[in-house]
Amino acid sequence: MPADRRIAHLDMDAFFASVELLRYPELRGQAVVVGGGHIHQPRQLADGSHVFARLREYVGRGVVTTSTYPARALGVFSGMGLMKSAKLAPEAILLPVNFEAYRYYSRLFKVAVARIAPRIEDRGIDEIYIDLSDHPETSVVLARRLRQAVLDATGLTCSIGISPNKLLSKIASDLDKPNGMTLLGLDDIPARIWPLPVSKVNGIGPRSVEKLTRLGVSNIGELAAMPLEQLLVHFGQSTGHWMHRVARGIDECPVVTESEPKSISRESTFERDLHAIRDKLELSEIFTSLCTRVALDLQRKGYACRTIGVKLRYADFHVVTRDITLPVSICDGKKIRRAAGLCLKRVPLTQKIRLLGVRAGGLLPLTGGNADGGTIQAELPF
DNA sequence: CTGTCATTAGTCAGACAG
DNA sequence: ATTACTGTCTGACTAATG
Repeated sequence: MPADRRIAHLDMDAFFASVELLRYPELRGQAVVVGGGHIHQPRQLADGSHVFARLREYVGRGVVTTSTYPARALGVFSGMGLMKSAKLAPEAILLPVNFEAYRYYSRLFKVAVARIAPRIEDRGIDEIYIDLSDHPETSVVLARRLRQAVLDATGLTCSIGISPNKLLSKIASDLDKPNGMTLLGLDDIPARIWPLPVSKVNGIGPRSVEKLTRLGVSNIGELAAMPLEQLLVHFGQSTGHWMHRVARGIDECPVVTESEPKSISRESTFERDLHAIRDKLELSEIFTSLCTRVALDLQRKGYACRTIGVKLRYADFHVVTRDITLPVSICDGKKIRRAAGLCLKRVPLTQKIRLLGVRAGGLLPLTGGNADGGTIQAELPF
């Protein structure tokens, strides 16, 4: 590994919503929200035009998965309940999530990047890190080439940050969005990084922000000014040392180009809260179906598991999990159902339930089997 | 024989991210 | 009638082992 690393972070702009705009170009410029549970596809009329659902018509428990920039301007962001967002933007268009299509465009943009720079770390469906250390071209040239390649392959824009490490590149890609690029060096840290809120650091979420705020820390510069001892007292050895380093822009984490999954899970929120006894049959069917789906996922990806766990979310949003590690690995639905049933016996059932989940951990690759890893060919999304 | 220490595995909750 | 789903990581605690 070279001493002077050059790492890019590439992030697709409003990815799910932008893919939907490829399919429905007439919605460009409008407030559009992607999300919800069981939403109907837009109805197509004889003249080829579409009838779209409006946010105000929505009834249910779904959340916003992504929104277009005009919708964000109205205060509608990812993770917000759809019932709540309907109050802010009743006339916004509501589209169902179409994961097939997103996976298709995800493959397209990653392949396009890989032809230019093959050392890629997958960070989910819409973003990647790229190790550019061994490339002779300047960062500006590389960033332009990458963005053009992604646009040519998908018709979609992305934003790129390039810096000596993943931490800074992730922050950088967000600084000029959408369709932007930001190059940062270590000497830019005081001027460009320290004024930013601590929440811009990947790994500092709402809870840590709240805790830091109470300690009088709101931006990254203030975090850098905190004595190490203070951070260790309030956040523990591991997190304390980590915060001390990230505030200085220090991050040696490598770009990881391959990794094995650690767990496979399925969960589902019910349309209404279910009672453990009164809705026993309904719950039992959902439970079995979750176990079956986990078993299918395991087979499809070529793994067996030794740990099975269940997850419940009660009506008051309180979550409990129980798991069990078996002496031997399993992979079929019947055995998963049996093990998950044992876990379920250990959870309190005094309250109504809104979510049930089943998880398989302790994964072991089934060598020699059809560890295909899923479909390689890109099927058409629409 | 008893107490202590280190290490590991297992379990559970919670934070975080995309 | 506000709050999805999938996955990773870490801290705290317990039990087992030597």
